[in-house]
Amino acid sequence: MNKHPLRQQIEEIVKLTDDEFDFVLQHFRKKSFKKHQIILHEGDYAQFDFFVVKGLMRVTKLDFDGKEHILQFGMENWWITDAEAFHNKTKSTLIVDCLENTETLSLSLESKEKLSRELPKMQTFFLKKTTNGYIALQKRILCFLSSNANDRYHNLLTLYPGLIQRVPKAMIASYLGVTRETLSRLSKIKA
Amino acid sequence: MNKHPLRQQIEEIVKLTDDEFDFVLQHFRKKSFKKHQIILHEGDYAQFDFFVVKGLMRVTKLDFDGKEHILQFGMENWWITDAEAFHNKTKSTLIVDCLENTETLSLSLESKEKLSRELPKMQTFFLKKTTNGYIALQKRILCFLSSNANDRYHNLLTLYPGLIQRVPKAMIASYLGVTRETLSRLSKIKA
DNA sequence: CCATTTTTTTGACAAATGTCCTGTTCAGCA
DNA sequence: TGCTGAACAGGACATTTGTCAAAAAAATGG
Repeated sequence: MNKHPLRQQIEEIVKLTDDEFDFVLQHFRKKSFKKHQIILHEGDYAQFDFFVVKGLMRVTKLDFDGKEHILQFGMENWWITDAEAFHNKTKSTLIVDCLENTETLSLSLESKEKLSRELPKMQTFFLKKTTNGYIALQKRILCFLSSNANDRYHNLLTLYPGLIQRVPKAMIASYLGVTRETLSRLSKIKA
Repeated sequence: MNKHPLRQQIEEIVKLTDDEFDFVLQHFRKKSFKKHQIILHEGDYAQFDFFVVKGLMRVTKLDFDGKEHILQFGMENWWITDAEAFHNKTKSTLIVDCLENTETLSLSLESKEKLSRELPKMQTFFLKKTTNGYIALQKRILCFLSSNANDRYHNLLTLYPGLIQRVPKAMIASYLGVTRETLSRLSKIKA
């Protein structure tokens, strides 16, 4: 009997009874999307934080020049949204779309706050997840500070070995902050 | 009658009674450090998260080549520590030291968790602060993805206008991920 | 105030990366 | 089946940034 992936993630941090998890799950709504579908447009309000059950999404920033920069991928068990727009109820400056058909559980800010209030364990969970996310971003920044494109690429390979098979290299390049031409050259030059 | 800077920061997010703030403050310990003093060495456990009352600290990563990369500055009202080592009780991979004589309020992980448990408002505060920190790091990453050294520099100037007066430019360069020579050349080439 | 150290700037050159372009392969689709 | 566009590799050259060396400027300590 397999536990729900969301429950599994929560219980890595706080334990829940069956009733408690039912209560938690009531605050989510299932949403499915198709490949290429845009979930959040620039300028829209970010109504939901998405827990990815199956599939692959990404968060993109559109440049002044129209270039797109990938801030984040979201595979299974990742949370994905425009964090600033979602938490501050402001219009999104980012775009969220699907690279594959994707099933999610969506959580509104109101539901998140209600959950945090009525089941304090869940606030503990959100705090721990956010802290871990903060630490992960610090590491990514450190990577920008201390590594060249080649090292950043190989760091990414070991960090998310599954990603490269599911995502075009041009997007990997975008996530790494280099052009696809540069990434293409790295692949062969050096292991 | 001026409020305590820590209270002021907390009350931007959750309101506290005088008694509650007294209770909060009991969990902190005043610690003062001198310029150049190292607060957290690589390999040490990060016992505390520091709220900077007065002064200036920084968090540094030491390279394999011995080069240092500045991950974060911490001025007045900032929180500073090795987040990963602090929250996971692991040995620090970063160094925290003082660029000026600095007064802090230190909070241990045990105190932070006790406070979160006994005064849920404080957990709400910590969650909001961490979320804001996460958003700030996302923006810094976006800056690395989409901007060259010159734009990153001017972005930093507008973001923390006070910083440049208090910190040698070589350290600003380190924070931006460029050499001091490159930064020096930018300053004049372009506004 | 001077002496010393730290910080900043500058130049010449090397290395990394970006830009523009072409050609090839391959998957998806009419 | 053949067409089309996406993905990828590669060349030629421009631009940005790094490296090393040295001088100039500013800060610090006695």
